[in-house]
Amino acid sequence: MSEPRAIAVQIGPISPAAPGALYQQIVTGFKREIGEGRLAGGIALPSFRLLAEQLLVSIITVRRAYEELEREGIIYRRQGLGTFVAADGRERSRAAKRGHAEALIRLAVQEATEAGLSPAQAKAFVSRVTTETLSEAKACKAPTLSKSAA
Amino acid sequence: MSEPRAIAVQIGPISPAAPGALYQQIVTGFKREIGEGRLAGGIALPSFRLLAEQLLVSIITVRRAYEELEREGIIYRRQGLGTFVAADGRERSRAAKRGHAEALIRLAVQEATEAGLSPAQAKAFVSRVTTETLSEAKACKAPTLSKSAA
DNA sequence: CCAACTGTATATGTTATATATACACACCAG
DNA sequence: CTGGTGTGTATATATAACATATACAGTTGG
Repeated sequence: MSEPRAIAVQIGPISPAAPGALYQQIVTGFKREIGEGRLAGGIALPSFRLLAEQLLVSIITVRRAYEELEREGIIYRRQGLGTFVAADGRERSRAAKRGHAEALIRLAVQEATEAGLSPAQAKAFVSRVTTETLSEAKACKAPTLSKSAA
Repeated sequence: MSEPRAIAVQIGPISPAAPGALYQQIVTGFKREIGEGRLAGGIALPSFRLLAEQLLVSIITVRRAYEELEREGIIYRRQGLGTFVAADGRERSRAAKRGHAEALIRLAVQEATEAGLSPAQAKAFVSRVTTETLSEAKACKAPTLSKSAA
């Protein structure tokens, strides 16, 4: 008997037009799924071929993404067996997201300062955009109450 | 008589190791200098060859950067004459910085949310990092009181 | 053992970046 | 007006990251 195997469609959408490399989009998607607990430790990720087929990318691109996730300790690979979420994958994924978020904020503050905003103005600007983004995100999840296919 | 010509050394440091393409680093540097008013409208930017020599990059890389800045309406080029800061270069530069900052914040908030933070926690996290960054930036400018060469 | 899955490795094409070199335009000294 | 020296401009070339196809190697279960 083996671990349950995750479905892949939740990772998308992956697109060459989207910002960032294809493999990076896959990495980001899995960090989200693992970080939010939808892929628990021990769960097997989709195989290279399956995910490649579903996302319309090559096997090597999937491999590249999995390599990156393994380098960060979020998943591990076993030849002939498959690829699995690490026991502490969720924590590591969340830590990576937090670190990334912090770096982005620091950049944003620097940009705001260089845009001519005073420290107080910069703080207000960041606060306003943050609140806006949070309320928009909430709005996107609320209307999902209509009946959908099982 | 011609417009004064700006010096280049303030743009750096430019490095292949730094994040982003070389030409992009140059773009960012000029947006900062123009946005903060140190390069006013009408001022001539350094020539391709001079800047290339000072930054240890090729002429084409400088050209690439200037093309990008012209596309955003921050500077304009005149063959045989030189490259100049646009009349509204400062405003456009600041607007670009603000837009960039806003995009970064939205990304950061999304990452923070996917890291498992609640909206309230995300807001607190953003606020804390913002304050930290601002105080660090202030600390870097204060100690510049020692005597320096004229 | 063999078939059918897994992940792995090598060679190749495409694109973005960075470069060197040669060219065209504008000003100014003579 | 003519040439020199400074501008920006254009073409062809090297390098690195990204993405791909194809062939290889390990694991499992009939």
